[in-house]
Amino acid sequence: MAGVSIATVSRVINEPEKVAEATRRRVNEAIASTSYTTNAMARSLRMRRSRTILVLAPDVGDPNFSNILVGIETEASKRGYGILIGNTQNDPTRETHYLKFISSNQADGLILLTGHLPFGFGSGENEARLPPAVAVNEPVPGGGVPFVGVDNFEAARVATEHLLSQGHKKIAFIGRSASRQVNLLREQGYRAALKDAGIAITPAFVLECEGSTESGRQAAEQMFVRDVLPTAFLCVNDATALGVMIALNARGYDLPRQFSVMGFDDIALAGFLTPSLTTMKQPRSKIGENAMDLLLAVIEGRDVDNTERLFKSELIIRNSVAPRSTTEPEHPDKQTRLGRTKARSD
Amino acid sequence: MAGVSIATVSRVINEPEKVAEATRRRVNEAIASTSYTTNAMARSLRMRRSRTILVLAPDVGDPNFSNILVGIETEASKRGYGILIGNTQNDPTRETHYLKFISSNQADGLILLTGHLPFGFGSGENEARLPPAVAVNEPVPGGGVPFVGVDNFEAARVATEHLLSQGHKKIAFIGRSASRQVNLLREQGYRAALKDAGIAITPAFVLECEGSTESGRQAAEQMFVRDVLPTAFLCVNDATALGVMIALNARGYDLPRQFSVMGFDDIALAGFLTPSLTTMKQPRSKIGENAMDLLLAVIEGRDVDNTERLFKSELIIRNSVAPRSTTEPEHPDKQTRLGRTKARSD
DNA sequence: ATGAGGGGTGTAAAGGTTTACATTGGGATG
DNA sequence: CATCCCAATGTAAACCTTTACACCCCTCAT
Repeated sequence: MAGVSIATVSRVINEPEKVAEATRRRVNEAIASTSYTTNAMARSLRMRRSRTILVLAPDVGDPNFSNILVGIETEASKRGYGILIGNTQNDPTRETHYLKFISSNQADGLILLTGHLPFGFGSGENEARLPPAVAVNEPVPGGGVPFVGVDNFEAARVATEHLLSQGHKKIAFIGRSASRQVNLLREQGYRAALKDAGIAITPAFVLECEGSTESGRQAAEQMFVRDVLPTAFLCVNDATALGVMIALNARGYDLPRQFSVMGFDDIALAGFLTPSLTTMKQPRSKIGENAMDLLLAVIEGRDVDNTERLFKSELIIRNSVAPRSTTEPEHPDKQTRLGRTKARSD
Repeated sequence: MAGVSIATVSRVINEPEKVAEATRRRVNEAIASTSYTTNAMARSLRMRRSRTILVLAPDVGDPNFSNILVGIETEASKRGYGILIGNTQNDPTRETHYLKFISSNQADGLILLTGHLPFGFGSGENEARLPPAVAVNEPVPGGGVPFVGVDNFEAARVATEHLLSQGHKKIAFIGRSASRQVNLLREQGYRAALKDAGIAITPAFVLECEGSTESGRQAAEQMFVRDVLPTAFLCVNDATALGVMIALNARGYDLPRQFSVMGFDDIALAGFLTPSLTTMKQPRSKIGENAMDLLLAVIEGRDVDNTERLFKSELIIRNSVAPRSTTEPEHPDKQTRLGRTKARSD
């Protein structure tokens, strides 16, 4: 020690104003010369908090997540917190594994991008031990967990209205799912918009699909075994829209002349597709930042007025939606179905 | 305590075989009934290691990184480690911020996807304090840091040979960069392949480009102010290839009939482009797992025989490369340049 | 019967902070 | 000049483990 007690050093670091100018300088010099750095473990042990937040996502690579993560990380970093990103792959083992981080005091809070409480919670006695948590992107059903995200109902309504405004009346919704909240809300928005426009829902136009590219492709294929075709596809997200476009391209249709396709989320790739994808943009960084802000408010015990923060999606008009052509696309002769990749090399 | 001392509890948890059957059972029951969980902070403090690894990436959202991260995370999890993902955005402030995690003992090791030592290291006196580290994807120039990744030189050579095998002789390389190791190695592989084939390098065919979609687009545009055009484009990565394809599409060319384009990395999107992209696939999960394995070997003091682990890239043949057409594409009349998005809606 | 050895368990120190409380000393106030 | 107060600093406990060491007692060998 350079002339002073250990307690004073601690004070210099944490509450410099409480220590006399002269000593403060001496201590700081000593710190610099020894390149001392405070041991975060010891501090956490004493303070009983780690200034670390655990973020649980089913897939860090999901293009819709990355910018949310950046937002989360930005805000955390600004407030002196670090984030721990856990990749659960929806695997219960992994989820419980990550929970140990929480219960062993290595994280002060939890941000859930998974759409559900980590496996092991929500079932009776343990429930009380859920740490401060915030759900992002997809609300968690259990209740009690604040949500930050986009107003999916409203966004889907806006999207549907855009298609209606282009003259489309036969609009399919690709992405029904009983389990996924996001899908559900977007479907409801779709239904509401159609209802307001006085258009009855055609049950055959609402297709099951969990949200991957492949599932979108399959859903679109399935559409063609039906008798009547829509003129526009509203997809639950951009990945699904891509799948639908792949299916339509493979069948040799000219987009957007024969079919309009609309996505959701505005992932980075959306602008680069052919045709570029009209979609609803999520303010991802903003969502991430707000989630972290809300979580920190909960952790620090500040009273949080609202239990959810909803943001508006922005309609991004590109080239995948065109006015309804006057001539209805005719139902294809099933013989002419082409291989997916072959179709485009001619 | 349920009838036993605190030391025994610790032993039950860490070395159960050292404690008598009967007591062990009693302790375990007590643990279960109190839902006790060991405090990782205290343990780390005592053990002087945290079983946490810091992963520094310039951008978590980069499609080439996500699966590497999954691999890293899988292996870490399997070995009882957690990972902390730091998103640096190449921002020195952020990098130093994350370094505090290391120097304050919150992480035992470092995985660098950034291609350089964190800001503040490598410059004199601090250097010695670099924790166990492994570089992934892109080697770090300082030396001394083991590298895990793909053999970029060899992969670029294979890619170039594929284009040569399709009859292409005028092959452009989009992605020269003085600062990026990856770009450099791939360029060298390209040059080596051409040399082996007895083809002289046309300097005008080697274009500067750091690796983003936009920079790829610009590089391709730049090509058209030259007098002589290549018949194939070898791009330093898939994002660049996408940019090149956008530029070529915008000019109204028919791919791959008039130009072949080849990418690198095989990002998820590659198969979905039009035409789908021929590229070199990286064994990403494998790379991630190996990086973590190597790092843990270093941390645990096992002797590591090799200072780098290189993996082979796999050639993925899709539709963006075609045999060289017998008729050379003619240099475009500059008047006919079309807007990027307009070009395709006709 | 005595001693040695060893398995099973307890004791206590150490790890690096933070912070309530005690202590010191000097300036202001009466 | 005596008091009091307050600012500045020191003391020590607490946070929760792990682990070297000590201890006990039982068994087995001599």
